[in-house]
Amino acid sequence: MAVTMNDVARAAGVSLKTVSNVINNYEFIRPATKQRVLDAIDELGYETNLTARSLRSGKTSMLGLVLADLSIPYYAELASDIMKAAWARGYRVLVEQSGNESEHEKAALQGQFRSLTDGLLFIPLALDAEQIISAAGKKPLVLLGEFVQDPRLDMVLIQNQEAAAAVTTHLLEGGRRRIAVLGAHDGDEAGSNGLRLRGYRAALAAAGVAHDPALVVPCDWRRDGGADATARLLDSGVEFDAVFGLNDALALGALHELLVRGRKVPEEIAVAGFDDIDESRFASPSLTTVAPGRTEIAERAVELLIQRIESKDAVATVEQPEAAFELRIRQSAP
Amino acid sequence: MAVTMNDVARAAGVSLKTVSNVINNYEFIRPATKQRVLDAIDELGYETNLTARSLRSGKTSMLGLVLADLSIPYYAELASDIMKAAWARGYRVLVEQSGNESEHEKAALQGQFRSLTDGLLFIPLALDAEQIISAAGKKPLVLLGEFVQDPRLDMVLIQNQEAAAAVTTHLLEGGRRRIAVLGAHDGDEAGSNGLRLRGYRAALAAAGVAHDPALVVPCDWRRDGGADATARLLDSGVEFDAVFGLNDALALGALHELLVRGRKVPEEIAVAGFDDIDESRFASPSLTTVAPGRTEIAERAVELLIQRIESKDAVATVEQPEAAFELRIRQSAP
DNA sequence: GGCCTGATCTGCAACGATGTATGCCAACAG
DNA sequence: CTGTTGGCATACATCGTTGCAGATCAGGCC
Repeated sequence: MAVTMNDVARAAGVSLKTVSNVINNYEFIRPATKQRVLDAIDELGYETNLTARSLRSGKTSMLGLVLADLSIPYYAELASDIMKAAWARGYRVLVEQSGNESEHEKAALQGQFRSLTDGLLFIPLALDAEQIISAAGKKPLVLLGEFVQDPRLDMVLIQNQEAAAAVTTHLLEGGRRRIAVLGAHDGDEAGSNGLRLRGYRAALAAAGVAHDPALVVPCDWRRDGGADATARLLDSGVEFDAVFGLNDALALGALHELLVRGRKVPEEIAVAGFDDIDESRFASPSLTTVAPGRTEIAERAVELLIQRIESKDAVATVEQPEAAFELRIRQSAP
Repeated sequence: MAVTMNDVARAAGVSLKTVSNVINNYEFIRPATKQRVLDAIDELGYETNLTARSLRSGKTSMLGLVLADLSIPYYAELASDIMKAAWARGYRVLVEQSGNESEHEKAALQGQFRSLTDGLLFIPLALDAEQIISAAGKKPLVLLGEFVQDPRLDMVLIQNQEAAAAVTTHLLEGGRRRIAVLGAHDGDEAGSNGLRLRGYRAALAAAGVAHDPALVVPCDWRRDGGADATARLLDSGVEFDAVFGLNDALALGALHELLVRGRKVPEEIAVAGFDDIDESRFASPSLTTVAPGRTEIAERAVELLIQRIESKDAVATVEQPEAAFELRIRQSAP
């Protein structure tokens, strides 16, 4: 059926191994021989069978990427960047959607899927560090998204706390004093939610503004979560003059709900988010948010994972690089 | 290093082939033997080496998906649906981003990448039918997105023309008479742009409204394309009371630009799109658009491709199923 | 008892590539 | 003229799995 090296070898009148050598750029091959082989490859339309190569070499040149769902813009954009970074380094990416369910996440960590990849990029949402460590195999693993934080695991960090503080400070400087937070429970300490909440509270404290737990509204990190939470907040009668969505989806949902209810943004209520997804630039009004350094995150994560894959020495100290953030001030909170 | 069938066989005291038989659910195995093998698998933590299986069986159980970029919401959402559909049928999806460049698209069709997949789902943007046919190998191929249409190729169609006509008719019924179209040249005949434009013109004709070429503005199918085109339109002084973006990104970009310029939507100018991406529901005002049946498209495409992969008979008549659309009337054009 | 049938299990070869070891030959030194 | 070196090519084993073709054995039947 398919053309194999053997066919090429026969056509070129050389041994199979010589064809292999040509393909792998082995140094000592007579130009004439090489040309003959290349011609034969061209003529027969030979293509390397990557499956066979993988079996022989033990490497697949594929990275696994486990995330909740590509329909979530931040993940889609991150996935896009990750794929570009991986591609540039000669790796492909096999995406697996966990749907934010621990069973799926566990399956992705352990499952057969893994034997197809040389290593895994994982954005955990449902599993905690213990579970990840016990479920993970021996293959390289780099975490993203920091719902999980643990000194034993390689991961790429973002400046959740500092960035959230920067957003909050910006809102405070705009004269806002009653800043609602969407997407956390008031007690949250860990994970992106906890860290961002902590940044928020730190900024309030620094400005000498009292923290009101009633302004912290837990909800799903999705557009409708943000919309619902905002609706509840409005209905509850709690006063607020700004909304900080712990991610852009929440902020955009909030923005939508506020406008539907006839509130003026930013005049009455300012809105800010976190993630700087593309959509936020084109919202109306455009959304003030934090760019967490998505491209840098993708680059670092891919680089770190590939380094782990390609380095021989099994024992390496854990690395946790941190990406730089940037505040993007737009219309929703000028 | 890794545990192989051989290790399991030794541990269970059976032949390697029996282990293989157990794993593949071969019928005639004594329950006791089966149990012993399963226990050994469990104990040793054996996992099938999918690479070896692929080499032996000639199947990878992976589908390739070639699209421009995951950061484009419609593609991300479609990819998500495709992955779910494929997953449900025991296939994984390997995504390749073409960046809308013909070289990349060609490479994806021909490249080594292909040897990793059993078949390809392809959303062509740069290549035409001729190029696709000549570049494609022998592996099953199903097209999506219909920038290309050709009776020789399997593809999943959407009702571009009918849906665009429905949108236009809706705008006309809302009393609009000067409907600008973003994302096409007035002469376009083929592709999504041409078909949608044709639907637009058909609806105008049916309502007895004259077509003004000045209202048709070509631009990139992206948010900033829509924003720029709208800006140009406004600056040119051409009168219009509605904007039909040939996809949602264009419409959202237009919406943004209109609001920035202080135009009231929908009072002064109505806006409608095409795709029904998630974002459109939460835009402010929410966007009237057409849902092209994304989930159905994904399901059909995956099903068709897998059918091609698994059917023995090479010669099958070309199939071009068509997904049903639905008009979603929201605030931007009530 | 010998033969047949069907359940159960086994061994060998093969998928297509690459690593290792080695062979061959020309050129060159002694 | 022989021995050595180094460029170039080859044969063979191997990666982990599955298809194919048996081998083995118990029970049923004449």
